[in-house]
Amino acid sequence: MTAEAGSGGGAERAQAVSSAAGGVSGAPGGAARLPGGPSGVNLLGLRSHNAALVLDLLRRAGADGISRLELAERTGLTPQAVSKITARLRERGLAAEAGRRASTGGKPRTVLRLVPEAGHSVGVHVDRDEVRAVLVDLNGTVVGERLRPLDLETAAGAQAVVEAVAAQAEALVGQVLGADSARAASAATLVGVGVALPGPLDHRRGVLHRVTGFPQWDGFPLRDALVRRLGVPVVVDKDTNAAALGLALTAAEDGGGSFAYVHLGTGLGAGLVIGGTVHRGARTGAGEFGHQVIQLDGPPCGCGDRGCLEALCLAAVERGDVEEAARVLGVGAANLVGLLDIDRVLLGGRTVAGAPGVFAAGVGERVAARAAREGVPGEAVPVLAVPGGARTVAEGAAQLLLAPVFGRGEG
Amino acid sequence: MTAEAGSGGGAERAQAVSSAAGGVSGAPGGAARLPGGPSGVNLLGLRSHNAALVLDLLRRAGADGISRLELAERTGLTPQAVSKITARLRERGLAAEAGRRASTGGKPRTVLRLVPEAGHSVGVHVDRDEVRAVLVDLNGTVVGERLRPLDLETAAGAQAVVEAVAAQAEALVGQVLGADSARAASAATLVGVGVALPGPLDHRRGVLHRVTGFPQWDGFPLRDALVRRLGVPVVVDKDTNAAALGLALTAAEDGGGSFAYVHLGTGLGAGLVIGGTVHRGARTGAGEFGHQVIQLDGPPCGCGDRGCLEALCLAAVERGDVEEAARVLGVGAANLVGLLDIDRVLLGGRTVAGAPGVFAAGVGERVAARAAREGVPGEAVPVLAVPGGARTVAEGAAQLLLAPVFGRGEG
DNA sequence: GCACTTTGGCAACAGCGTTGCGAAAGTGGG
DNA sequence: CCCACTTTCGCAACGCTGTTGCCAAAGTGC
Repeated sequence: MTAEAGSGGGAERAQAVSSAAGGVSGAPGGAARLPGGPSGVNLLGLRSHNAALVLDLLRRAGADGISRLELAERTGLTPQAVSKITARLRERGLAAEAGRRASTGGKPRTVLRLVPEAGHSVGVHVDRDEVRAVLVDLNGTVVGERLRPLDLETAAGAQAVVEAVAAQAEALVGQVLGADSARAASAATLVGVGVALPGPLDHRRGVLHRVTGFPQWDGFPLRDALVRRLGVPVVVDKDTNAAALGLALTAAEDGGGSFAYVHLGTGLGAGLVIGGTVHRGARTGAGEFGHQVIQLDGPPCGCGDRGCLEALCLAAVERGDVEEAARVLGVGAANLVGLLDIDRVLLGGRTVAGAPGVFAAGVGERVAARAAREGVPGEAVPVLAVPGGARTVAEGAAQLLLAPVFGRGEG
Repeated sequence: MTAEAGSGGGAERAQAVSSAAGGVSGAPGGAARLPGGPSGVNLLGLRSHNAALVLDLLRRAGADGISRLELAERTGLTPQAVSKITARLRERGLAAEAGRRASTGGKPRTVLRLVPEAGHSVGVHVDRDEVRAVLVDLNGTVVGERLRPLDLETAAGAQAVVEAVAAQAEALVGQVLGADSARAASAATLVGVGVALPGPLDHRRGVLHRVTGFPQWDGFPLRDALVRRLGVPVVVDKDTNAAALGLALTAAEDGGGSFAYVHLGTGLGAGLVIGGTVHRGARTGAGEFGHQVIQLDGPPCGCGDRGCLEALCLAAVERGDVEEAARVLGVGAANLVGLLDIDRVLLGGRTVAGAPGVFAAGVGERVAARAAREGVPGEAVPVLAVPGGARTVAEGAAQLLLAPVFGRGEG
């Protein structure tokens, strides 16, 4: 499928991927981004921006492809500029011509499409009882998968988990890309490895915080450990953020969409997508949806507060009262919609998957009621339960590396 | 964006202001921005972006000024690029040299500063009982003010209010800038007029929604009416958003800051600033903080729901129990901080101004408690009561027009 | 007074998207 | 069939961006 390390074309293509948007984990192309303020843009940055924009449109067009003139309309650039940009992308193997459209009286438009095999990314989902790794191409299509059990509670410390994640990633890269190490695959088309796991963490520095019940994880520099071990770029994020990113990059979403992904499983959390990128906040701790207090002086929660959404919701689920759980969740979702004025609410997680209709209806009712009270009733925010296969988080984790290629990084 | 066909330096300067960031209410410089996706950038857009960035740094430097090399460090651009950019800004009258710093062994740095008089903006605050208009310069300094009573309840319809606002704006421009009409002032240095008023509205289209108790306002196209009447760019926004924007542009805030401005007066609302720009959401309705439900099946609220933050908070104020009001507000603020992971919480409004210490302490306690539960205790989010003079909203309304000049528009 | 450091502009340059124009590749009427 | 017309799209020239190389200006310190 793809050239091994050492063969010229492959290496060039991999370079093309990682530099298309100015690199994955460093400073964006051209001018350095300093903390404390937005950065200036020079010609390299401008080229990266436009190239990433075109790549994103190509990705969203999917198998249908998209013509140069359509790209020009969507970007606001001139057709000639699009021709130059797409020529560069084709030269790097990221785009290719794929047939032509029907003529409308003149020369028919040539259809361009993304070359999915030009880049790959590994996504690893570290859950409480298993580690799932997927290898996806630039389209986000899963081309390889591995699953192994791992009990976080009995795992012998952080280093053992690092080793498990690294081994999974390397085995996956080896069996699918035919490279004998991640480092070698990196010379080919591997962009990097994304890791998603539950609980609070510092996405920017790649350091874990205190996962409930696992004090030994607090402060562990997971990203740096994996970078040393694997030799490829690594990004770490919360599972809810990864899932939200994965949903944000599906073809159904347009570039500027905003939504909340609410995950109800063993816990309750949310990933916020605003303007097409994941909102992580000042300390990358945003999305703590489970401990929103919605009942003053309510029942105590494990976190030490009272009346948390998570406590109320999980208690209702425990009692078997799914309707009440949905109603409670709906109050929280309505609060969120009112505060942020997002486009839609997506529900996921094991508990939701058990009764998707009930949750979608119950939450939707509360959200619609709020919309009717204070806005135009016709414009109610839709509430949908996402199919939520078991791979959702792992696929989103892989997108952590691909998103910057398409200009969706670090919104 | 109507610079009249006039001659002279004034007209040139006004043009310089409004084009520095690609215009106020139209497409940004260079390439058209289409709905449904981010836009491509060309050289005009690149120049606008960098010029706006430098202007923003000049503005934030205030009276101290800032040297070219410091601008280069902060933007990531080369010193030579900064020299070119500042030369253009000086040519347009927007920047000027202002002394030099002490030498550090070589040629001393030349200090640059913003020329405040190069641009002006009118901000109008339409409150329930009065209309306050201020004229500010590029620094945001108030250089003129007018106040007149206006009872919204007895005002003879929307058109009468339009006339009142327009008359206030024109009188203010006349008495301070010496122009006999806003149209003429537009040919000089007037960037436009910003209007802030309570209640839900569509910021993007400039149309009012149903203000509680004023059905005749629903659907009224206030912005277009004012544009026709005044002949200058007009922006309409909620009072809380205007106040938040004003706070976001004070020198204390750096460019990428994020905070929530919580306003407690006759009602309860919030303005969200994320990444230095006001977050307005998909339908520009974000910030509906007052009707966050924090008590399931709580006391009924005027909006039709139960247990709203506003109902609980105002009831406590009514009872004279300020401590309880602060506690309730703190629950809502803590929810907000957890969800969005913002840098700080700012409290304002008449009720807060009555007991700033109590509110800051009460809210701060709840926010700190949450931070201690789930994060690093030392990094608690600060909660501050802003001085909150009566002009806060009007000044912020004026910034609605100035923000785009400094690259803070339509985040 | 001289060596040195630092600032900042002039000139040449590479590279961006844009404009002008022509070749390529279709459709549709005679 | 041929020809006029439309539409797509690339080559070449262009204007403008930020960058690089270089040097004058303006200080400090021995």
